[in-house]
Amino acid sequence: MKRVTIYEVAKEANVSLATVSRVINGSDVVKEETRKKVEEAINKLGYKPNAIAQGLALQKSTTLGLIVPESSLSYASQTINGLADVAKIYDYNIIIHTITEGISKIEDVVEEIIKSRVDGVLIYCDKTLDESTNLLKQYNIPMVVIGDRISSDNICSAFIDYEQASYELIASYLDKGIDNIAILEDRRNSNISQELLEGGKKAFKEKGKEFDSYISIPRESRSTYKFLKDYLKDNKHKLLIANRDSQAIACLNVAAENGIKVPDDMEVVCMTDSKYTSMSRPELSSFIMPSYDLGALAMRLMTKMLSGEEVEEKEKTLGYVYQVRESTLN
Amino acid sequence: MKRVTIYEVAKEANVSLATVSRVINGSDVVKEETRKKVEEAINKLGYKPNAIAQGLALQKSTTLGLIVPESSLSYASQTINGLADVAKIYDYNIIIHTITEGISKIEDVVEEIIKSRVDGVLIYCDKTLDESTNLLKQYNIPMVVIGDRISSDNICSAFIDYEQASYELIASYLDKGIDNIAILEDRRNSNISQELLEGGKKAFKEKGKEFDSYISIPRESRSTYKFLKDYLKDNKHKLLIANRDSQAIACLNVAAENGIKVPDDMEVVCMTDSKYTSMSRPELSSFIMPSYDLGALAMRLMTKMLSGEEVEEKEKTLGYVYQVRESTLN
DNA sequence: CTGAAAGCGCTAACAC
DNA sequence: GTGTTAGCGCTTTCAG
Repeated sequence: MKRVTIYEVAKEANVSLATVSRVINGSDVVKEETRKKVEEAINKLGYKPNAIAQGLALQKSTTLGLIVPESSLSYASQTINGLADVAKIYDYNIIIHTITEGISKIEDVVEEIIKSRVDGVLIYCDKTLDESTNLLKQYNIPMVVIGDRISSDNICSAFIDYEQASYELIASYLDKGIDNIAILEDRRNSNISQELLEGGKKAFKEKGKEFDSYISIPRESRSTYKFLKDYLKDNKHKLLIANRDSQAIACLNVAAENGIKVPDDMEVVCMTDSKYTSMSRPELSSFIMPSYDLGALAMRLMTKMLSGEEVEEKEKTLGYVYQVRESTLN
Repeated sequence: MKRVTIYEVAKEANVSLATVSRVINGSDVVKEETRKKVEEAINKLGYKPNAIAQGLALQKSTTLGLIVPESSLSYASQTINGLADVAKIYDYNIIIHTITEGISKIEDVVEEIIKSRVDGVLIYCDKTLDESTNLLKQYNIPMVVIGDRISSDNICSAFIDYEQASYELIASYLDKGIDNIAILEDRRNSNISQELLEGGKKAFKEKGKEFDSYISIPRESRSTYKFLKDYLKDNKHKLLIANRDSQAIACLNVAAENGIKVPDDMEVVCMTDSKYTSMSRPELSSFIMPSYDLGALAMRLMTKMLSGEEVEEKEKTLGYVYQVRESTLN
């Protein structure tokens, strides 16, 4: 179907296209009467402005790019919801680019992003973060990084303070005299793993101790479950900290199979809550992370950058809530 | 940073912009020597064609709209990965529109879609499907519906045959003489629920029986778990079929708490496999559904429609694999 | 094989 | 207040 253009509206309303443009864009210099006429024409013809043409004329697309590593997409869904809802409020569209090992290289994605002339880029953090920001930097395009603490000239970031969560959790156990604490690596979220480790180190250091129980999962290991099955035979911990729900559940399963009682013999904490953490038995104590808010905040940062507002705080931290359930003692 | 335009490339290469355009678009009429010159200029200046301007000139955006109900986003992640990977191959961008109750109405989303002049729309099916397709229909824009069996002039669809899966499963139990079978409603995926029901009805009918154990979860019920906690006190089934992993896990949990042995007293099947189904204890027998392929197929259908290829089969069905685990008998 | 020029639909000075 | 006009960056006839 031939889409109707601003010319046809102008003709229908018997005005110039400039006037139609004015009413579309809510310019207040238009006489009320004229505005009415134009609006009627718009409705009658079902005219919808062509965003592409607007984009060309205005040199901006009101479109944002979003880069998400394919493997993170399922974890990111709440965050994307937050992004999308806020984007809608500010009338931005989101072009989603997944980056898949073997299929879509980061260079190609950046190339597409540049071609599409998006006004800004949101990057869901993962190990390719540095590469994306470096490639994008040369184009001087506003960026918001989600999930890592980073900022520069036109880069802001929004993230959840996993390090602090880890620190608080571990410090509280050290206070109780428990120091046989281990953190399980999450290969899928290496930056979060790193933060957890830092938090642990800090807590131990404050007690004059050194943290040395970061459990690296070997590359060849097929799953956390399989790895733990061996690991927990030879290694005992009073508290085991996992990032993802599935890893925490694996801990529970292996414990049950090895006759390790949770929480009596070993406590388990999941750092990133999900609906599954309260469906396990025992239910997993976990940190409720504000994923939706993370997205909303990130998008808000972006709209601020784009509107030229001064962003006072370029690295925004979000808090969390620790939810005690059954996998920990008292 | 001022982006470089085709003019600058033309000047640099000492040719007209028409020639530059030709080499960008791989026209084969350009002399090899000229092409070289232009390509050098392109590289030297770091020129990237402006997709917006191209869109205007060509009257197509090489961009597709994707509508996903916010609540489905997490289930849809694999499917979106499939969509995205194939889209990348065919050089299409995807603008994602979530539709959130209370925030983004379907009318507004459709309005945005029209304004953005996407070349086609993919719709992840849910209860708002009819509304979206009806609104979109008047613009004569190619659509692909994901997750429902539907087609018309410029609508194709790709879906997984849940009805058949349900039918086969239930028929096999009836063959074994087990007919105390119930299907648990999934309010989040009402169309799938409906298909499961149809499959059940069909299987029963073939045995001259009538299926009457569709468990509707009352609107006021906060969670499947809470609902089942009461329900399973008064109702016994030999086979309980749930769609989502979380519902199936809820069945397992309630059963354990009520002293119902799974699979001996009651078998449980999860229709949509996920990584969590094999993490439950007992592990859940479930149908492995090709979510990624669903997305890939849907996108392939879209590219076919857009390239004007004749789409012989407008409603594409995908198969599944039944994975027996511990929650069912032999 | 290449260049000139019109046009895609809209915005934004600049006139009137 | 409203109209005229020159772009925005690119593609595509149509000449040559």
